[in-house]
Amino acid sequence: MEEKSSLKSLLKDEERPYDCNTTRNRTDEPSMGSTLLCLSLNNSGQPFNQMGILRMKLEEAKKENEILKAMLTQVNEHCTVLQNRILFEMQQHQLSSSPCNNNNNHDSQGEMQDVEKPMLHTRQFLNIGDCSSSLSEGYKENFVKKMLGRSLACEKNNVVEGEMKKKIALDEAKCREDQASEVTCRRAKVSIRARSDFSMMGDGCQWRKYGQKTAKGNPCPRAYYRCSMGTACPVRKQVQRCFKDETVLITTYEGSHNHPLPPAARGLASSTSAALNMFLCGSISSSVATTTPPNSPLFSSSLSSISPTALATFSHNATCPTVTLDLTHPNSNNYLHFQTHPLFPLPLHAHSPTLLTPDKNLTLVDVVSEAITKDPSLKAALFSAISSLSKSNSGYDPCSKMPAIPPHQPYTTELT
DNA sequence: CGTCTTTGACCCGCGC
DNA sequence: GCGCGGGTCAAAGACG
Repeated sequence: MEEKSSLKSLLKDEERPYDCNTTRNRTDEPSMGSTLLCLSLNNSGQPFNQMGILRMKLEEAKKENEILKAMLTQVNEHCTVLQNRILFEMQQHQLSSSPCNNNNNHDSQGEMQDVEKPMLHTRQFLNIGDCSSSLSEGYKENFVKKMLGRSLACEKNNVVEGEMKKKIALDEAKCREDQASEVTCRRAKVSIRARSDFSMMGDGCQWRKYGQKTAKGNPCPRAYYRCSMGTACPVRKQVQRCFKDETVLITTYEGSHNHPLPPAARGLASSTSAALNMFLCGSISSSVATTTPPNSPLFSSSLSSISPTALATFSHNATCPTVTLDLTHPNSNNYLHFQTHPLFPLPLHAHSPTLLTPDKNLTLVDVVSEAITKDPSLKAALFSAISSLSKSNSGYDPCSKMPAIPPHQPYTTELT
């Protein structure tokens, strides 16, 4: 009897917060566990046992876990957005002090203010960039405006991200469909040259090798990797040693991740995408691109005049625009050598290289991020290169024409 | 047994 | 149309 009464009192306490109806009201979407619980309550008419309580607690814990996950995601997004906001402001500051800052700039800046805060995924921009190089100016502007508007609306109405992505995907599909008659969409690439004794650099992502080929003119085989972090992630990378200097490892990234990246990969992704965005903003709508002979760089800028150590090359051939970041030049900041370091195990591989600078141990992610976002000479060089590119492109001025797109880099960080 | 790498075959775009 | 070269596929083997 005593046992029964104590159990009853226990259930009395437990019953209230975990009442079947309450649970249903809370979630609007009863889980399997709560459904089972309801059945056991209703059918037997008996107070549920401790198993039921535990089940409910488990359900609650799951829900709480989901909420926490969502919160973490949101915090990550905001953090990245803020980082990119800073980067964008710095870029704006440089633009305002550059010669290309003219009256036309007002339009884009005004437009920017209108759409100031929307969280636009870089992938969207990259995808815009991917196809926009072959799209008509009017359509691109409409598309970008539409995207910005939708982002804003989504934020205001708290529309779920999935829905947003669906709409974007539809728009992108339409974009491609409408322009299919013009030219095929190009895919932008980011190529990184760095010294390494190892066959692959640790960049925070997980890669699956799917092919290897010996390219003509280079006895060193080129390895093809596919991102294996997300299901059907379209990102690919090619890894090849430089023929002229076998200590130099050339890693080329292509495509956009369709999944969240680990923190270790975000820095690099953010930096490379920022560089590429800058490039695409300058090369977008370039009519020269389609007339440029393949493999002949439309633009190649040695930045050594600005900084003897930083080198960024922009090429825009018939197949795809490519940004090459050369980190092989001897310099206290940019000269890199790899070394296995047991204290810095990278997620990619047990023997993934760690970049060592004189001062501290850094991953490639850190170094590239620093190289682009923190090294003023490199950043200035990038802008100088873009300005030159834009000027050489039929007088196209990225400062005036391109809708000021902040290099927002939220959750779906991209490599290219 | 599942995952990853290797490697030859195949596909496709491009130049001639 | 043909050949070449780059990129991808997929079967087989290796590995933990």
